[in-house]
Amino acid sequence: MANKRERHLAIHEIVETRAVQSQDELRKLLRERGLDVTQSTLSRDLHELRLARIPTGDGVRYAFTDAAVATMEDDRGALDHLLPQLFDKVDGTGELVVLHTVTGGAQPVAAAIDSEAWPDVLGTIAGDDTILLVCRSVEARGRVMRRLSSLAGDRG
Amino acid sequence: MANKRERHLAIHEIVETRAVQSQDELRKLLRERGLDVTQSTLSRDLHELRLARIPTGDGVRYAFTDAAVATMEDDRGALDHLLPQLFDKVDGTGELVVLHTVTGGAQPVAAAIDSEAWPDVLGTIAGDDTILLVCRSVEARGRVMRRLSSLAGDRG
DNA sequence: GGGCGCAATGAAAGAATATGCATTCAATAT
DNA sequence: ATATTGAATGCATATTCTTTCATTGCGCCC
Repeated sequence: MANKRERHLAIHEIVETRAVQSQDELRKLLRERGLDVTQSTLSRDLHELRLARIPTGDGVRYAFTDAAVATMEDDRGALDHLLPQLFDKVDGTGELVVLHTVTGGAQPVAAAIDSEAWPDVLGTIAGDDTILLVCRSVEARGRVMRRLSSLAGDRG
Repeated sequence: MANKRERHLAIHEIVETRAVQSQDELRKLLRERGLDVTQSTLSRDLHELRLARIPTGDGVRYAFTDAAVATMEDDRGALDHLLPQLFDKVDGTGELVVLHTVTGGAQPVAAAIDSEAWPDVLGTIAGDDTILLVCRSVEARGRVMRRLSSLAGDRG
């Protein structure tokens, strides 16, 4: 009843190094290491470890999914909270807006803008402290810049 | 036998907006949209779309996974394989195309486009789910967008 | 038109996974 | 020391998913 932790570690390791296709296969691999449990237990283990059976070009395999899960469950920060904190300055030309943020701020801000899906914005691409926004038109760019400035607290 | 593509699109959309917990549940949701197929078909669809049933804190749900995207990359960077799976929508202005993909899809798709070296495309910049393509001219942009739409299966 | 080949699909059989219930063990309370 | 509680687990079974096999609709070629 005791070595659950050890087993979880082993599962972690096994799944990272080979394409495990079923719980029974995993069971055999664990047995080679002296860890002998039933499939039921593995089903529970895999759930606890958030390992998923994902389809591949040929067959399936178990793998980690943290990123995907976390992303979907996260509440994105609202732009009007993020911008005032992270905003540095904004500028633009043609249909393009270049928005500067503090270091590390570009990704969350861009994500927030994306999630609001402004009709004037075709898309955003964010680096570390800079976001490029592609607008639908030059006029749209004007609107977007004004809106960003206003959300940020009228500075840039 | 015809609306497989439409169904795939719908599945994509449904799975991205709600926590689908089983193929039967998905089946019901699809039926509400007038798409009536058996669970067998959905099993195949989900595999083709590389959607996985991933465990969460409470229960399970179907979703895209980074790992699934990674797996697809192994299947060779062929654009005509990647795009139908990862494509979300495409838009453009001036000489710029903004291509949206599912989360995590931008990098592989951009790499595939790069590797095909289209003469109309000066270059690409990819974030996580958005790609900016800089085209040689406005006309070139039209051609590029049409080509992308067609490769993706005529949707966006 | 008729025969072929092939993708898409459903129904049912077959796998794989999840789970309800009982048991065991260890820690803790009485 | 004994009872109590709760986590970990196995067993049997329920649930869910995958696959096989047969069928159907379509396009192609002669």
